[in-house]
Amino acid sequence: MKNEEIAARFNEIADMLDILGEETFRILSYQRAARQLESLADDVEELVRQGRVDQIPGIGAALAEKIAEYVTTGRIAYHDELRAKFPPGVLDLLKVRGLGPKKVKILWQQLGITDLDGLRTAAQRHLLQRVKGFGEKTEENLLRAVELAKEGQARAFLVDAARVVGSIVAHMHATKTVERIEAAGSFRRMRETVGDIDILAVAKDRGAAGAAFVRMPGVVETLASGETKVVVRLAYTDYEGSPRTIQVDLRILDPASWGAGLQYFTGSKDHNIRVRTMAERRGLKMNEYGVFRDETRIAGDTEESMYSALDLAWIPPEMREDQGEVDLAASGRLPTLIEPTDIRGDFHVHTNATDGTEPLEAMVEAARRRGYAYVGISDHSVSATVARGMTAEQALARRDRVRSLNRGAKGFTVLLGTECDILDSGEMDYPDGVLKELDYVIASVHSRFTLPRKEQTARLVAAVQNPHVDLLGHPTTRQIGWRGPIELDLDEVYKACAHAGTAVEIDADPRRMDLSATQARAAKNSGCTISVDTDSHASGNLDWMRFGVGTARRAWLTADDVLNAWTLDRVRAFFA
DNA sequence: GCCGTTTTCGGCCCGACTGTTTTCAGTCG
Repeated sequence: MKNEEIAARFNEIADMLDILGEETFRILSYQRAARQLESLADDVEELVRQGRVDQIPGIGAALAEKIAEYVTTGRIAYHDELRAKFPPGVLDLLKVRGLGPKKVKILWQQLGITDLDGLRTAAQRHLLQRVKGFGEKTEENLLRAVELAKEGQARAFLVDAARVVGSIVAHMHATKTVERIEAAGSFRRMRETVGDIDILAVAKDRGAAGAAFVRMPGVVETLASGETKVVVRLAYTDYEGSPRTIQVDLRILDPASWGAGLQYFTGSKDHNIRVRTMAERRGLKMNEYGVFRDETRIAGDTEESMYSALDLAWIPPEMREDQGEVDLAASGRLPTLIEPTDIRGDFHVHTNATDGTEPLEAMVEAARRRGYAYVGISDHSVSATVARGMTAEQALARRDRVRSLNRGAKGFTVLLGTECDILDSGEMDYPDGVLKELDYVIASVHSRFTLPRKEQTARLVAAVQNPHVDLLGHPTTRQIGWRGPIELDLDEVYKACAHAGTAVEIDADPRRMDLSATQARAAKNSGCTISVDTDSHASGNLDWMRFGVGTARRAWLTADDVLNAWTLDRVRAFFA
């Protein structure tokens, strides 16, 4: 899909126009269009073919034309034109905290600074202070910020953000400085990665709460500290053990504005614009303090009151992306999203027979303790050599072990499956005679990631059409921050899956989250059943289910759309 | 740039905070 490529170009155009001092609203239009493209479930190329690009909210004639231009020629002339005016590296300066378009323009045109290294050198030599608007403090701050920008400011995995949020909430409660505290922002919307963490709190003594916040263990820098807003950078260790930092904003609210603040700071930006526009049409004013008719606050203490003041049903945070959810809320047609408690099992679980760390019995017991009705064991097949894949004989030899586990257990069932490699041309790594002896089969790509789009698509379509294959594992194989998705016509794959009765997976491994929410929504729209699995390699990984369900909710899935929310009988019928 | 059941022109969100000012611009979200 070219959606993201075009979005990246629109964002770059916006940055360049910003530095050139163009009109703000024109810049905002490019940024809004970019966000729309990023969260669009449809393939923009397809929309161009159908002549429907300008139906995307925020995209009018001019941007539609640029999108069509990119789809047909692979370039946007306007983008090239602007690029020619900028030395490479200038746009990187915008990524430095504290530098916006105005200051970047000054640095570039008055001091000839065109990249991060140049900025660092100039700051070290105290050249910046010679320019109006730059002082000693700014120079110091920029020196620190430039290092962060060079590191590339990776977004946090959702699972790590959850742990950080947990520790902040616990710390603030322990200091007894807050009466109420909750995380908002993209974390609450369950985005797969989180850029910063927004914490909202109610406190009688705001100063005390702010002081407790900046004294939190792990705070490496205080970026702002005011009456209602305190910002810090916090060190943490990610789930793979690497040290990282993340910005955390604390906002202190009045109880009367709690719901308004929660609504406002949960976002998304485009969702809020949509809702606020509705309010304006009704002669109401909506902001982070409430909904107001003239000077009178008519809503604000709860989020429900904010939506209901506009005759809207409360919208789950995961849906707030301006993808049509406001219209559904207005007409009372919001879907009943799947809940974590709807999940009855997990089909993607590894053991120490291949690359997991714990024996089959331990993984089964961990799943049972979670209250599941069933668990599927899916170790690697023989060709997955790095994962110490099992031979067909080894895979089948475990049937007795599983039978004896099932004999003793009431109300809990172990299914014996496989995560079977998809070989070069779409054939499976085990012979059909072996696959049919197993309860179910996940087909996954673990090799030949660089095949051309056409061949890769044909390979996956062939695999999902195999009558023994029940589930397509981590369909795009992307790993966030490491490896992009394979080249693939996903729509073709969804169609094949829907037709063959093969489910597609949301793999909740924090690095994978594959399918993504937008992809899973497209898969559902193509008629696919979705399975939300953890790809666990240790019993603790089973906790990732919560985040897979978050992505499923962002994809607007209901319990009926999700294979592992079904009863065992219905699952068995699907696998049969 | 986009958008329209008050408008095809004239709107489009704005408050908090910092740093450098000498009354406020720039950045951020």
